[in-house]
Amino acid sequence: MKRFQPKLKEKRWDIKKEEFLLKQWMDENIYIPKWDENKPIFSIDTPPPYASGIWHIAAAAHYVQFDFFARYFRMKGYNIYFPMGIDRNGLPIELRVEKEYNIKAREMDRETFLDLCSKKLDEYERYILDVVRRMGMTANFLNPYKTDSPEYRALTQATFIELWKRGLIYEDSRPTIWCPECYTPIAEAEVEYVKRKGKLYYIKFPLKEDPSRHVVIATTRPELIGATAAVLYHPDDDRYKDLENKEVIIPIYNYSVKIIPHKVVNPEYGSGMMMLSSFGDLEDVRLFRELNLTPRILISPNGTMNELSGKYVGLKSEEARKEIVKDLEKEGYILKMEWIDQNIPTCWRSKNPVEFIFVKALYLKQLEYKKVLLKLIDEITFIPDFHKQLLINWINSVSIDWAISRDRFYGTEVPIWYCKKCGHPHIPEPGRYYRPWKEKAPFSKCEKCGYTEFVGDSRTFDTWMDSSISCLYISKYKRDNKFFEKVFPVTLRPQGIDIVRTWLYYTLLRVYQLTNKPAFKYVRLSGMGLDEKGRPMSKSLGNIVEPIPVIDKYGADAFRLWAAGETKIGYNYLYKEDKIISARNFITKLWNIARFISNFPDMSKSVSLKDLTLVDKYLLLRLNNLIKLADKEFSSLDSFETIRELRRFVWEIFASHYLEMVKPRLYNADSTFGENEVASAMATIHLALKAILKIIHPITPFVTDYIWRELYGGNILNQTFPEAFELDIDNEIFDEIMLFNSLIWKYKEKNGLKKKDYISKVVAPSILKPAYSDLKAMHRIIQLDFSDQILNVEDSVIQI
RNA sequence: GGGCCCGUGGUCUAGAGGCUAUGACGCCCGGCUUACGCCCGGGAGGUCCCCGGUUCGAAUCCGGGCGGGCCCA
Repeated sequence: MKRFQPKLKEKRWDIKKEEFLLKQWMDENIYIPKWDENKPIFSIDTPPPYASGIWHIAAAAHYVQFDFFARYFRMKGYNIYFPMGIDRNGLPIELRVEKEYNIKAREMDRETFLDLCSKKLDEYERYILDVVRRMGMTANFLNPYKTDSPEYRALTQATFIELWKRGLIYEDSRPTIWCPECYTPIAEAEVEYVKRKGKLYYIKFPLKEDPSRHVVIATTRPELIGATAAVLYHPDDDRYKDLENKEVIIPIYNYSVKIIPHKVVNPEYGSGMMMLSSFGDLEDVRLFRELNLTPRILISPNGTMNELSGKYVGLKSEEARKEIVKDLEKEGYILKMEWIDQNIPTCWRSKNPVEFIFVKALYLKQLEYKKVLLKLIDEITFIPDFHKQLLINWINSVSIDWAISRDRFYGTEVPIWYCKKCGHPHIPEPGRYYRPWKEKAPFSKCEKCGYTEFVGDSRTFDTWMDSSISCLYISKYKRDNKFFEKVFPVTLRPQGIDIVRTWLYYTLLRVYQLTNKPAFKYVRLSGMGLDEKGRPMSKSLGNIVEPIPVIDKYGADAFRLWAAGETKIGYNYLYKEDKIISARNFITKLWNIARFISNFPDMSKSVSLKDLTLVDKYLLLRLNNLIKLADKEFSSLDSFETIRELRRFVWEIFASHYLEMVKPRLYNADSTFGENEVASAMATIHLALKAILKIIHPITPFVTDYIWRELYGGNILNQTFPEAFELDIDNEIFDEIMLFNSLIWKYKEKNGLKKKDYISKVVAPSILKPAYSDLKAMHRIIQLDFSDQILNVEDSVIQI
C-alpha cells in the first residue's frame, strides 16, 4: 500500500481537456473584462484579420503572442482592454466572389453583389473566430467589431468629412498608379516590384534638323514612344553635349520633342539617352511635374491603347508592343534588342503590371506631414527598436499624396453628392452611415446654383482609410468621450513588419491629423512567420499549414509555447512540426512534475520561509532569478529569454536535481529526516510549483489552469504574477550541487553501479556541507565527509 | 544604387569584449530510479562566412569583402 496518491491521475496531459477549459472560461465570463477604475489600463489595438478564408499557422502564432501580454498584464493588476475585430472591407472578397460565382461586379446589380460578398465574409469570419477561441485567446471574440458595420463605416466617413472640411482632401485628375485588372487607382504602398526578364529595344530617333542623322534610345516600352514628351541625357555625357536643345522626330508618330540634359539619366544604361514618356513609372511622373511638360496618355483605364495611340487602339499594351516593334523593324528603326533584368511595378493584389494614367481621384494630403510624423514617432516605443527604421525609411520615401478613393464596391462609400447641374460636391453632416449610390441626397438644393437634384458618388475608400482608424474605433472616438479619454492613446499596437508602410504609417498619419497625438505608446513589430524552408506561406507555393489540425494534434498550449519561444521579437520564425513536438514534451514534463508534487500535501501555508532548510532556500533563491527575468521580459513585451530559462530551470534544476534530491526526504521511508525537514520540502515543492505555473500561465494557459484547479482550487487567471521570495540568504550553491550529482552519477555508471547502490565513502568540498543529509540520502553514501583541502567539486574523493 | 536584417556543430538557435562557446532536434553509448516509454545519465560533433584593424584579450567593436533575405529606388 502506497503512502501517497497523486491528485493528478493521468500520466500525461490530455489535450481534450482544453475544450473543457474553454467552456469553463466561457462560463466564468473571462472574455468580458472586469473594469476597476483604480487600476491602470492596458489596451491592445488587435489587428483585425482579413476574413479571407485560410489563416496560416505562422500568422496565428503572431496573434497568440499578444494574448501572452494581455494575460500577463491582467495578472499584474491592469484593466485589460482587448477587443477583437474582423476586417471585411476591400477588393479580395470581391475578386473571390466574382470567381466563385463567375460574375462581374461591374455588370450586375450592386446590392446583390454586396450581399454575396457579405455572406461569404460571414463564413470566413466564423472560421477565424473559432481559431481565435481555440488558441485560447482572451480577446473579446464573442462580440467582435467589423470594419464593414454601419457604426464602423460611419466613423470612417465622419473622419473623412472632418478632414474634407479642414481642406486636407482634394479631388484631382492626376497621373495615378492604376491597376487595369482591379480597375482602380492604387496607392504607392500597394505597388510591388517584381523581377523579370524583359527585352530592351534600341530605337533610332532621327534628328529634326538633319533626318539623316539620328540618336539611339533604349527602352523596354516601345509602345509608349508616342507618349514621349522629351528626350534626356546626363549633363556630363560628352557624347550628347552638342545636341542640347535640338529636337528629335518620334518614329511612326512623326512629331518632334526636345533633347534636354538631366542628371536623372544613368549614362551607363542603354545608350545613355532616355525617352521621357507619360508614364512608364513614378519617376516619369515626377519629371513631368518638374519639367512642366504636357503628358500624352496612350493607355486607357482598362489597360488597352486609346485613340491617341493611332492604329494600335484597343490593343493591350503587351500586344501593342509586339505590333509597334514589327512596324519599327519594317521601317528600319530598330537597331538591336537585348535581354535585361527588369523590376516591374505590379499591383500587390492582382499581380498585374500597373499603369500610370490620368484618373480623377480623391487625395488626402500627406506630404506636408512627413516632418512632423518623423518627430512624432520619437514619442512611441518601438519593440524591437531597430524596426523603427522601416517606418522612417518609408516616411522619407513618400512622394505623392495618398489616393484614397477606389472605383470598387465592397467598401466604405465616399460620402459625397454632386449637384446634377453644376457638379458642385456636397458633404453631409458626420454621424451616420451614408450610402450615396442608393440614398437620396440629404440636401434640398445646391448651395452653389440652387438646383434640387443630386447624384451620389459611386466610389468607395481605400480599405486603409478604414483600417487606419481601428485604434480610434475601439477607443470609442466621437462616440463615448469619457471612455476615449481613458484608453487613448492605445497602449499597444502589435503587428507584422510587412504592413509597416500601410497599416502603421496610415494609422499614425490619420490619427495625428485627427487628434494631434501619437496613436500608441508601444508598437510591437514581429517578424514574418515562414515555412520550414524559410519561405512565406502562400497558396501559390502550396505550403500553407493551418493552425487547427496542429492544435488538435498537439494542443493549443504546445502551439503557444512554440510561438513564445521560437525567436526573439522582430526576427522571422520558421514553422517546424518537431519544434511543436518539443514544446508538447515540455508540457508533459510539467504535468508530471505537478503530478509528482500532487502526491504531497501543500505545507506552504504552515511553514514560514525563514524555517525552510538551507537547500530549500537555495532552490527558491534560484527560482527568484527566473521570476525576475520573466517579470522584466514580459513587461517589455517579449518572451523568448524567459522560455529558455524556464525550460532550464524547470527541467534541469528543479526536476532532475532538486526533486531527485528531496525524494528521500519527502518519502522519508526510514525516518532519516526530522519532521521539520520533511515539512520544509513539502512547502518548497508547492511554493516552486505555484510560482512556475503562474509564470508560464500567460503562455500555456490550459495546462496551468487545469493543474491549478485540481491542486489549489479556483482559476489561475486571476492570480497575481509571482514576486521574488523574500529570503534571509543571498548566496546559493545549486551549481555545486548539480556538479556533485553529475560526478556521482558518472562515477556509479563507470563502475557498473546502479543509482540505488551504496557507496561507502565520499569526501567533498566543504561548500556542500549544507546539503549533507540530502546528498547522503540521495546517493546512498554511507559516510559523507567534507574537507577544506578539496576546493573543487570535481576533486571529491569517492570510494566504492 | 540605397536602407535594414541575417551568416555560430548535420539542421535550427542563443550569446553584443574576458575563464574549456548556449540550448533544441537528430545521432551514438549506457541505465530503468516508487512523476515522466514524452524518463535519466553520459558522449561524439564547431578554424563562431572570409580578410584586415582596435585591444592584454574579439562570435562579440571598427573597416573592407563574400553569401542569403526583406523593403525601396
